[in-house]
Amino acid sequence: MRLVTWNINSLRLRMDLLRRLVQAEQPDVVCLQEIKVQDSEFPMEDVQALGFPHVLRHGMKGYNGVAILSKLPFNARDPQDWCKKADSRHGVVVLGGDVELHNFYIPAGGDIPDPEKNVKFAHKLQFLDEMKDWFAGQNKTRNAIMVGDLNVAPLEHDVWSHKQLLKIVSHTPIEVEKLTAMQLAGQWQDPIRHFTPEPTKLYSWWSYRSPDWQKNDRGRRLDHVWTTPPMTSRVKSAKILREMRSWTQPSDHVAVVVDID
DNA sequence: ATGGTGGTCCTACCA
Repeated sequence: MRLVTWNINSLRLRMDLLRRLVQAEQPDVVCLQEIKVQDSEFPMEDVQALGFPHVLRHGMKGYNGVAILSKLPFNARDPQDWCKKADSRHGVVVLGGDVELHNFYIPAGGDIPDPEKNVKFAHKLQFLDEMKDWFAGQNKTRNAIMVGDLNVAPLEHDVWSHKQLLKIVSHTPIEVEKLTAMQLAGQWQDPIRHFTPEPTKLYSWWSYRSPDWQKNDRGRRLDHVWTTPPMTSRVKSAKILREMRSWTQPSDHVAVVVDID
């Protein structure tokens, strides 16, 4: 099974890029974040014409929103209502009867890394705490996959400069600590880093604001694929599609692709 | 210390 995760930053604007990605990679399952479309406006016919008869979407007007597109049938589960906001940041399905697949869009958290001064940062920290509590209560021997834009680059070599980003939201110690606590609570493993260990730099996002992104390469790895132990050994390959950042009118994120037996 | 770009939807807000 080939699984792709991509923060598409508007599904309707980038339908052609999704088509290009699907033609190039032939995925069986595509998890999207920031689709920015409410369910009543979701381009269902276009998506199904790409070869995905099974579609889960949780959208809202203008912001956020996640979708799971699949060639395989699945059973949709009710997503959690994180932080008591119905803001379309989580979708979950069960594939093949026993593989739980979570698709997350964790809050970005604003610019100021202080929960007292910035409610968006407080929201992000609370979201991570609630995820930790939720996954701590889950069966660790289950087959599960978590993908998405987690909006945290946890490792030193997940950012272009560890030292220069310590006070930048997405790489501050408090976020890394909470993300890692959630990862441990759910026994989530990071197969992307099994295939490409540190100190090799790995990024999945480059800001729109750095014009010379290829030359300066000031990226961050915000997009992740995590697996529970029984799934990790089944992950056969992993790659990050850096070249997508050079496509015409790109998302600021590129896709992450894994092949799972 | 600052401003840089791009998304939605129509006025700012979010990334």
